[in-house]
Order: sequence, then C-alpha cells, then structure tokens
Amino acid sequence: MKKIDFKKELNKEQYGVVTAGNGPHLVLAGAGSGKTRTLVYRAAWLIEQGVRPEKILLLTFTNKAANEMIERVRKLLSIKNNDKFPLWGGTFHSVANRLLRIYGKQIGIQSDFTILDRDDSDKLFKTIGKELFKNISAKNKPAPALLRETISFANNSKISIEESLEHKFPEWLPLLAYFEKVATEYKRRKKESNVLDFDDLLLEWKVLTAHPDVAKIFAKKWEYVLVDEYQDTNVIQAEIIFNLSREHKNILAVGDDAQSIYSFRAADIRNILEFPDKFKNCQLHKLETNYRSTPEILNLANQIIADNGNQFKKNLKAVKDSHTRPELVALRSNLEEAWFVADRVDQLLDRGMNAKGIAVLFRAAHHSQALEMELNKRGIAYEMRGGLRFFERAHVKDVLAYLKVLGNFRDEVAWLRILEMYEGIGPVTAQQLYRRIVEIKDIKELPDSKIELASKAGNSWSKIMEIFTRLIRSEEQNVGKLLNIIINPYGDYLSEKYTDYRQRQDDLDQLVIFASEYEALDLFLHEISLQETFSGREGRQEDGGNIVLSTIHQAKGLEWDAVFVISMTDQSFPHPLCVREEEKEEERRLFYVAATRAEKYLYLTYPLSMFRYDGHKSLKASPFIVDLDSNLFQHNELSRGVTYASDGVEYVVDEDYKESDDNGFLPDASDW
DNA sequence: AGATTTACTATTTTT
DNA sequence: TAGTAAATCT
Repeated sequence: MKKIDFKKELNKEQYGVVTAGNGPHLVLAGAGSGKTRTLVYRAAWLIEQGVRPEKILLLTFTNKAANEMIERVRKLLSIKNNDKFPLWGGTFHSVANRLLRIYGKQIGIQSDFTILDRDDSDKLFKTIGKELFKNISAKNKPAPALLRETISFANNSKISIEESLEHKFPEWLPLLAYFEKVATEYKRRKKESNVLDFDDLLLEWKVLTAHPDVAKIFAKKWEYVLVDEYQDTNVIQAEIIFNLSREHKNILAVGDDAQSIYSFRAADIRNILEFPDKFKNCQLHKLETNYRSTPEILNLANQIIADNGNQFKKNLKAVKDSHTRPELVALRSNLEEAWFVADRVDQLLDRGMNAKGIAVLFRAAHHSQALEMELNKRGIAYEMRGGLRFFERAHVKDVLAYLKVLGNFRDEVAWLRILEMYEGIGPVTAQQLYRRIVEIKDIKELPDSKIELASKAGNSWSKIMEIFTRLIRSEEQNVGKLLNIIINPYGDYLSEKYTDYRQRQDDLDQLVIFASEYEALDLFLHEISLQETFSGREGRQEDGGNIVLSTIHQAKGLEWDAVFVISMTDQSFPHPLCVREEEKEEERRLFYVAATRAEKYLYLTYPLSMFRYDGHKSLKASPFIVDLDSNLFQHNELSRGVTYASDGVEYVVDEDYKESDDNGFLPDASDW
C-alpha cells in the first residue's frame, strides 16, 4: 500500500481534521474549503491506521457524492479496480433501504416493501383526498402536494400535524381535522399496499437503530461514521447518527451553517448548532481557507451572507490570485437574458474553455425555459439538472408500474396507474378492481382469477391480463427483457397520448438499456426510486463535456470555472411566498451557495420584464442585489440602465460594457 | 354513473 | 406545461 504524505497534501486545518483521534468531531467548513477532499483523506487516513474499510460508514447528501468519494479513497490508496474495497455509504435513504431489508425481519418490521416516491405519494394523497373530501367544494380543497408536505414535515421534525400546518400553511388550519384524517388513512393505505415512502425509510431506520439488539450489531458494524452536509439533516437523521455512534462515539459531522438550504424539507440548523451539547467532549474544527474562488467572488459572497443574523461566525480567506470582479447585467426581457447568456457561453467556448467548466444556475426549474430554447437553437449541448428527473417522467413511471406490481402485488398506486391507462377504466372502476385484485393471495393466481368487466372495460382488462400472464409465465430474470414485454404493447398508448412520443420512446429505450444490467427484479426496483443521477438522455457528449443547467439546490457541493446566476429578480429571488424573516435568511443562504459555486467568472443577470401566458410583467432587481455594494461588481447596470439589443447579434449597447470587454474580464485562452 | 374531452389557470426548492 | 374542473359523451 502506497504511503500518503498527508502533511504535504493537506493544509494545516484539513490535516487536523483528517488525523483527529477517536470521539465526536464537528467540522465547520466554509464554502470551497476542500470539505470533500478532507473527508476523502480522513477515510484514507483511518484505513492507513489499520481500520478496515467496512468499518467506516459514509453518509452523504446524494448517492453520486458517496460513490465519487469512495472512488477517490480507492485511488488514493492505490487499490486496483478489480480488488474488493468494501467501504460503502450513500444517502440516509439508500442506506436505510438496504439495512431495512436485511435487518427488518429480525425485529418484525417490514422488509419486503416497494418504495413510494414523491410522485407516488401525491397520487395516493389524491386518491384519499377524493374519497374524504367529497363534500368540500373544489376551491377549498387542499392539493395533494400540500397534504403530503404538511404530513411529511410533521414526520421529519417530530411535531404534530397541527404544528406543521401552522408552520407551513396556516391558512389551512380550519381544515386541521381533515388533514389528520387523511394522514391516518394514508398511513393505513401504505401498510395495506406494503410500501414505504421516503419518510418511512428514515423513521424505520431510526426504530432499527433504537432497538437494543440491532443497535449492538450496528455499533460493531461501523466503528466510524462520517456525515457530510450536516447542516441539511433533520431531527430524525440526527437521532439516527446519535444511535449509531452511541457505543464508540466516533462520529465526524461536516457542515456549513451558511449553506443550510433545505429547511422546507425539515432540515434543522439546530442539529449543527447544538451538536456540541449533544455529543459530550466534542472537538470543534474550522476550515476557513477558500481554495475555490477568486478574492473578488469571495468578497461578494461574504457580503451576501453578512446580513444574516443567525450563524456561526466564520472568516473565509481566499488563496487564489486576484482576478476580475463579478459582473451584474440587466436585460430588457427574459428572452434577451437567454440571448446574453448563450452569447457569453459561445464566447467562453470560442476562447477555449471546456463546456463542463460552465454552469447556469437558477432559483426555480422553469427559469431555464427560455435559455434551453436558445441553446437548442444554437446547437450548444447542455445537461439539465433539477426539474423532472428521469424516473419521474410519466411514461417511465407507466412502464415501471407493471414491474412494481410484479414485485409487490399489493402496490395500490402502481395498480391504479396501470388500470387508468386503459380505455373504459377511470378512477372509480380502477379502485373497484384493485379491491378485488388484492383479495387474490398470490400474483400467480391472477391469470386464473374470474374478474370480469362489461364491454369496453372488459376488453381493456383482457389486454392487461395478457401482459401480466406473459410477465408471470416468462421465466425471464433479466429486467431489460421483462421491460420489453411491457413496452411493446405500451408503444401504441404512448403514440396515441403524446405528440412528442418519439422522444419518450427514446427514454424507454434508454430505460431498457439501463435495466438490462439487472438480473434480479427486486434489486432493480429497490434502486430506481432512490437513484437521482441517471438522466436518460445523455445527449451527444461533446469533447469537453456539456455545460450544466441546474437549480441552485442541485448545484450544492459542486463548482465551475464560470457560473451564471440568472433570473435574479424581485419576483423570483427571494421567492415571493417567503415572508418570514427566517425564510428570507434561507433564501439569502441560497444566493450565497450560488455565488460560491464560481471559481473564476461569476455573472449575475436579471430581466426587467418577463413574457408570460397572460401578457408581460415588469420586474426589478432582486432586493438581495440592491442591498449589495455596487463596487463589488465589474458593472452595476442598475445605475446604467438597459444594455442589450433584441436582435440577438448586436448585443453591446452600453459603451462601458464594450470597453470592459477589452479590460480583460473576459478570459484569454492563456487563462486556462 | 362513470369515462373522456375541453377549457382554464397558476407555476419553489427535493433525498 | 400540467393539473384540475366543468361539460359532454357512452
């Protein structure tokens, strides 16, 4: 095994964390301080010290982050690809998923469930809402997502539905009784369907870690627990961590309170603030050197966050050389904004920058629409993150529903989804059918069941039975081949329902390729609901990769040479629904996260008007921008007025703007 | 009664 | 665009 020169490869702060002894540690890591690097080296150091890799548990915010870290540890230790390397980890949810299946049986909790993702939860809430809210007028009916959010928030922060409702949607408090009724029924239906939703995964894992027998097994299993992005954990997750490290106390939590952006999902900043109280003899480390950004970008970021009251004081220092200041640009409309960004991207690419070094970030997924059209028009390849993910697309969910039923016969949401696709079967008939279907003991008896329906619906039912008969009778193990049985007849439905069916068919082809890697249906089903990275349409991969379009939330932890933050208007940032002071502070932290993604070039843009279905709307700069000292920017277009011409070619109207182009704030090829 | 079509409206962030 | 509600079919 190669010896790593930890002292040489890390700075003093990082070295302190990496070589920290046993016991609880809290690491307050600023943006760009090499947090991931530090965790990777920590794992490598432990292994060099003789800790077996399988004794380390790595908990991260995405599975992708975990996989990348593990790869880096492997490389660092020069472990060959085909050598076994049992270090593992992932998100709380995916780890919970695996553990519940293994250890659930031991203490008598569900272990053969399928997973209900967000969309499925909404479907179930919708069904239940319709049943229970029948006598309430349409306008006064809470949407399924609203029910789900309220109940989920209560679960994840250990508060009552009433408190949750008061916090999230106080205007709905008069309907409290209904929320509670729906919550009870939702729980019952999940149990009947043998499914767990995202909340259940955490809650059940917590039950598992609290059980004396299992707790002992876990304490032995992992001697070291490393948790990344600790600022975005919720109360349940903090309890899980506490239980996991109860015996050995070897917990290392890394986080940045200034980057806490998930409180809508019950992430609780108190987890970090109160960590030292909860874990006695905890050592506190700080990583305050910023390796990512230029001093100009860091200055801006520091001022963005300075106004926030509730935070650990950190003093981030830049080590990079001075470069140009961030640029602030006002455009006349969202279309011009798209042209501007596309032009700039073109220029950056022309001058030799790698496409994968460029990202465009925004507050909400739909802010990218105009830009996407413009990039498509110009043939600039991009990768879209945020918004609807692959496994959430309607057609993908449609075909997967058959597999879900095959894997878990009682899955109500999957059954309703299938049934309602067919002619003559609507919500009512589907529900009746489902009730009769679950009376059957085993899926193998389904083809022989005597369920019959009148004319049109009857025809549909035999079509459904035909597919299931083929699925059940086929001895096929390969999931790709199973999928083909479904996709062949589904194709007709697809082309009938969607005008863009060609593209959707492509998605399904991708899905078959992905599924062909799996020889066991169970494993496939378990993984897809928690898979956040597979994007389906990979597109043409250009040599230098693709530029990235992403919501700010999904950009967490990532970095690029050049970052555009678009749609920085008063109507989108902070989001207008954020009224409470603490909500505004979180929005400011979100802005901070966006700005600190940039290494060298940062552009903030905002349109002064927006075209919408109902005409056009006037916009102003985000108050967050107005608050900032204009000297921080290369240009302050606020005081200068409109800059961009709409023909999409002659875009430099403002003289200063042109001049500055020559000042070198646009990179030369020699810059990288 | 229940399915299907049509018209309308409102748009956060997600493991 | 996507989800919902009213209007119209079967």
